[in-house]
Amino acid sequence: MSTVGKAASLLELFTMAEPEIGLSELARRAGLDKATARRLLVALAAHRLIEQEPASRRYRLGAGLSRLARIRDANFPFARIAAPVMKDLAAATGETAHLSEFSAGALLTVHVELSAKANRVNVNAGQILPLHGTASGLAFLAFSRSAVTEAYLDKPLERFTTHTLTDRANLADQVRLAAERGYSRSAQGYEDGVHSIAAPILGADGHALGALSIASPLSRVDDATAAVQAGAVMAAAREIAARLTGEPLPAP
Amino acid sequence: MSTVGKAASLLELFTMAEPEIGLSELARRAGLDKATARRLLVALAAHRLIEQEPASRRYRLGAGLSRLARIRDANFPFARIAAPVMKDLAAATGETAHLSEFSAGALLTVHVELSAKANRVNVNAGQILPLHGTASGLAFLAFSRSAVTEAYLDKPLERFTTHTLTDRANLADQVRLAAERGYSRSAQGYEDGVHSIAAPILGADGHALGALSIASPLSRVDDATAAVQAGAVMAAAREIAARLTGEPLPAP
DNA sequence: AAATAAAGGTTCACTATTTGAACCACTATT
DNA sequence: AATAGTGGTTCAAATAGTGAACCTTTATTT
Repeated sequence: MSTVGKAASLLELFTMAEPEIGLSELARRAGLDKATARRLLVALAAHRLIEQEPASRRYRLGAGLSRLARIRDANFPFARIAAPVMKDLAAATGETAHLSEFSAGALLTVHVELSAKANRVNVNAGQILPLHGTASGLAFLAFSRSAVTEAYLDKPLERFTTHTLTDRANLADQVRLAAERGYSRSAQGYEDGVHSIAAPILGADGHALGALSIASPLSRVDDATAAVQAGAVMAAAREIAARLTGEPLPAP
Repeated sequence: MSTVGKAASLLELFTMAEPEIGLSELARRAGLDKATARRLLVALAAHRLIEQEPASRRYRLGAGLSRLARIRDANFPFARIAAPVMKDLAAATGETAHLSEFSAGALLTVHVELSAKANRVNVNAGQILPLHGTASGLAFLAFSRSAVTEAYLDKPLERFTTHTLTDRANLADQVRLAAERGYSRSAQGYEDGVHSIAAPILGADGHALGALSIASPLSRVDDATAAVQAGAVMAAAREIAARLTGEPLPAP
């Protein structure tokens, strides 16, 4: 492994549960010699990626990481990180993929990858989606903090089509089902002739930040294609979440 | 320079203004060969510290940084980072140093380093300080967002001693003076017999997160010692801010 | 449409950086 | 006072890093 890789591995040893670690322990866990580990730590410390508690001499993650993360987070929002994954999803399913972010009580569409087919569902970036009546909304509600979900369920629910879920009990059932399955399904709840399957995008705390959805003309979807779409949309949503929150890569 | 140092230097080339950079440009600015720069970038990317935009092939900071910064920020609050600097400050001035953080409209004392002298000012961690009437509060107001400062000035101001500033115009003058000087001074505004000099702790956006203060028995302070304390408290406050926000170290 | 200049990326002989066993100095148990 | 654990240092040996020269692609200029 490269020296840089070893140094990065040292950083990855720190966790929420164990945010300070001594030299010997670090070397042992990283599988490095103590001298090597120390040299790497000193190099990292010179750039504030690591700092050492003066009293205990233990090491911890440095303030430089906060600074760099600020730069990243300010410049690479949701939509930009998700776009390449969504392009693949739209290509693989042949249908329109759209991503939405929770904001002020509703979902805001932040990115769309249109299907290549002539007969397709069109969604515009910037469009506001209600939490009931869209698959995206159901997926989001199913993985929100329960306080948020319940507050929403208690409000009156507007009807958009003859299929819109406006009954609290029915909606709660659908939310429960989505929470169980990991994805939601909705047909014509917001617009006639449109079928959608959606999965939540989960933040670092396990709650939904938004949702990813595949929208198809109703005529093109049966239960078998819906199952395929559900698998694809969940995998893509997990991938986007991983790219956002930076879960460490599985060992090679 | 060590390989790890070179890799860290690459990370430091990314800024708010320029969050994506191409390979040649990175190599040029870091003073590295293109082949070397790329090898380092690939190693960093393997740990999500860097990622590459598939379309433009330009590089940017990776999601792993967000994750590591979350771990750090969750575990090392203000008080812990500031403690060593405050210990030095208390030792150098011979007076009690206390640190406060803005929270819910007032300053909350989060750490105290007591003077070694028998005759000293005692402050307790957890103590709530009003924004008017303490040097810490003045320093904080002087470097808050103007909306916050003005909202506070418009509220009625409680009197604690005969010296408390309760007049809006007087208080506004003191705040303006503190903003000019970079530090604030207050005698007996909150407790009789206590003199304080404070400086703001500035966050990454340039606004105050809290304040650092030196409190002395009034009898021990004249203008000359106050000037010395002002210099020391401003330097310490800057040092704490740097340790919190991770400004890059000056080149060696 | 051909020519130029810049980009990203790759190769491989050379060499400088990294490595780790053995070493202190110190502290807490036994 | 003996033992076993820290954190930290040294230097000959070995490995990992380097960079000039190369290729391919893309954008700009003539």
